[in-house]
Amino acid sequence: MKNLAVIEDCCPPLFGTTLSAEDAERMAGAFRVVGDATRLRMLSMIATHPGGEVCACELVEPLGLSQPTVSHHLKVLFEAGLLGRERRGTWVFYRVSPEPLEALRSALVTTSN
Amino acid sequence: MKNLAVIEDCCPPLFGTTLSAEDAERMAGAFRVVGDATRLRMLSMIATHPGGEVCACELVEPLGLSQPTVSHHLKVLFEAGLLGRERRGTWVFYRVSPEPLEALRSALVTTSN
DNA sequence: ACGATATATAGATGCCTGTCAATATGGGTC
DNA sequence: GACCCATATTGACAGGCATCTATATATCGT
Repeated sequence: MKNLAVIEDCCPPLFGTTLSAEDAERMAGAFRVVGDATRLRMLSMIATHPGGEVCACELVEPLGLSQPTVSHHLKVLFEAGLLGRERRGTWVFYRVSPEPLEALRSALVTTSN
Repeated sequence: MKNLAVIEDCCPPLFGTTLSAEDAERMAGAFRVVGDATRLRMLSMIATHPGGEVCACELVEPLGLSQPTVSHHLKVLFEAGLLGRERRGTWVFYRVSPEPLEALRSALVTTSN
């Protein structure tokens, strides 16, 4: 993805002051990461999985997509900071990092204070 | 935009249960609406404007885009429910609707309860 | 070292969407 | 009605991205 934002340091509140073009682009990039149904399903599947982590191989079949496509989306999520990654033997396990999601939430706060 | 979600009734919490493909697509559509820098700048400009509303004509020049492009984005935001619209004479005034943004925020809640 | 399995990368393809110029529509004034 | 202005729509085009197949890389057993 182009202009992939590392979400952690992306997101001043939308309504604090008028967003600069650069801030807007960074923030938009962050929302684009969660603007894909497959990636949302992945996040949901990983977060609700017992133990909070999932092997990449366990995602391919339930998603009904090819292994490279799944790998691609995992990479996007990982590089955005939304997923943590740990290799154990041949397998790679992913888990959700809550902080960047909270950063996204705070960017959408509408109350003016 | 394809699969434009009306944000209000789009967004079950990501981490409640595993998202269905349909819910995921609806939710992704909602996030795609705010996954564009121009639209984010528009929201920000409208929300921070004195009086909380802005005439469409006031957006064209500061955004540096053509009038049809601005009109297009206003339509996307309006149809998603993020903007309210009121015609006064020749002019159309837009203001931000906070509720759908709150709905988006709640979809990203990570705490499990 | 070799084979088997899991994961990642490369390259190609098709759809989606942001943008514009041109035009249409709507509302006000004379 | 005729004209003017703001806004919306249409049609075209280009770039981005999700997806696939094919291939490469990594790790573990034997």
